[in-house]
Amino acid sequence: MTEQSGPSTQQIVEKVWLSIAERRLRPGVQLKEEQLATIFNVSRARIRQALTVLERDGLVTIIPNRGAFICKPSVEEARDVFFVRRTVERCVIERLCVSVSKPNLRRLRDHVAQERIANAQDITTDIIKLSGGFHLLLAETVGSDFLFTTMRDLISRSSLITAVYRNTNRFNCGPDEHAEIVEAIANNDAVKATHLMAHHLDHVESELDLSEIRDLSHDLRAALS
Amino acid sequence: MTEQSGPSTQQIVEKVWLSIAERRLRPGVQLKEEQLATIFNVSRARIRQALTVLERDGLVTIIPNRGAFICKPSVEEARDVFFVRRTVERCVIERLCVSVSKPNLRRLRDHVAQERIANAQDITTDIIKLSGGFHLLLAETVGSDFLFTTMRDLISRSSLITAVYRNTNRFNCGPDEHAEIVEAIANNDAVKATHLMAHHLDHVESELDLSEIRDLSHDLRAALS
DNA sequence: GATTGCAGGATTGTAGACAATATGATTTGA
DNA sequence: TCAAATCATATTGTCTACAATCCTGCAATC
Repeated sequence: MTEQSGPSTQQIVEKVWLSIAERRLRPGVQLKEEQLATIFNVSRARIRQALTVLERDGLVTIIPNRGAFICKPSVEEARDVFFVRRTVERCVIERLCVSVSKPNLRRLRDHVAQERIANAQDITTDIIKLSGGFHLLLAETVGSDFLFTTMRDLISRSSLITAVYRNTNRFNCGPDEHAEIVEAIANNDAVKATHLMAHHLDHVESELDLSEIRDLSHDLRAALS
Repeated sequence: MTEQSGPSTQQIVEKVWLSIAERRLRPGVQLKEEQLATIFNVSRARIRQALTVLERDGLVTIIPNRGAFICKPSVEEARDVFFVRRTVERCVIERLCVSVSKPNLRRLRDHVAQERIANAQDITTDIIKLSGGFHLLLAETVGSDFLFTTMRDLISRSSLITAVYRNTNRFNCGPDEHAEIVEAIANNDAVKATHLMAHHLDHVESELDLSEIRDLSHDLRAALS
């Protein structure tokens, strides 16, 4: 009788986010509210909350009276996101190199270590989460709420862009380049750190195939399982 | 019988936003859903939508099972917002100086002209809207969606900060400094334009009184009328 | 006298039902 | 045969009622 109240809004968001990043949900697919409500075993109200969050993160577009669709970022939008990332991440690095506490340095190194483990064991889900999580952790370490939320928005959009335009099967936002950046920060070497980050972003962007989007699958239930 | 369906979500958001900017709603005040629903003559559902938007804009904090409260930005948060604004607005200016179209230049000059009118007639509501709107228009003119939304978030937070910490009664984000910036952009003088913007932001921030927050009034209905 | 426990009231969170709107197929006319 | 209008279906938008949670005031007890 006492039905489990189902996943929270945040859990739904993460599930959809991951499904998009893993390419199980393709751009252009409509996320119908009742369908999602059935899949997640929650009411439509909670689904609508999750969809508004996903819209804010730039992963879906909500068209009034039409519904929510997974975004198809254009090539221009993709380049724009990376352009802004260069500016913002540079700002983050510069502030970190001025002063980074020992505990924060430890957190960064621990994170890179986790990335190495996920890569070694080839667990795609963890690789995706941790890869974006590194950049997010950098922003969090700065201590600026605004930079953190901005980076969060950038990362979620980058994940979608990578899912759409990535050419290879490997995720090249690997732990090695991250590790170098952390060590440059540890040495308070702002020049080196910013160069490494710029190179890292160039590298990630260069892996993208900026041709047209392929078509989409419709098996919602399987993609979200 | 056919009750007018009341203001839209966006209209509610703008009304609350303006009430905060005009200091008729003080930080810490709880925005009770039913109360707002009565005032705006809409259902609680729409109020909840508006509150989530206001939370995203950084104007209210929603505590689960507790309610929505107008944010009290700390001095650190205030300085942080202005720090990020320096970076982002500089980025905006640099991109604009590289290439700004004639129609966009015209829009900027028109906007400044409107600011002059509002200032001459001393219409506080318009002054507040247009003052932030100038910076928003700059970002929009760049053509980057992400920069635009980022600037939007920064401006709304700045409005709250200004409302809380502003010392004088005049709004010093006046049209004169804006006009100078536009002309520097028109001349593609990136160095001058970025300097003017930096000075402008210094000016705005210097007008803030970073002492403690005074206490708050509770007259919701009067504040929102 | 201070603290803890316990109702009573108020507020938010959720679900389900109904209304409004858009889509797509079908039919009708030129 | 094609175009335009119409109706049926499906989906979203909104409202109302109910459930869960939290704060407030009071009283009892140590």
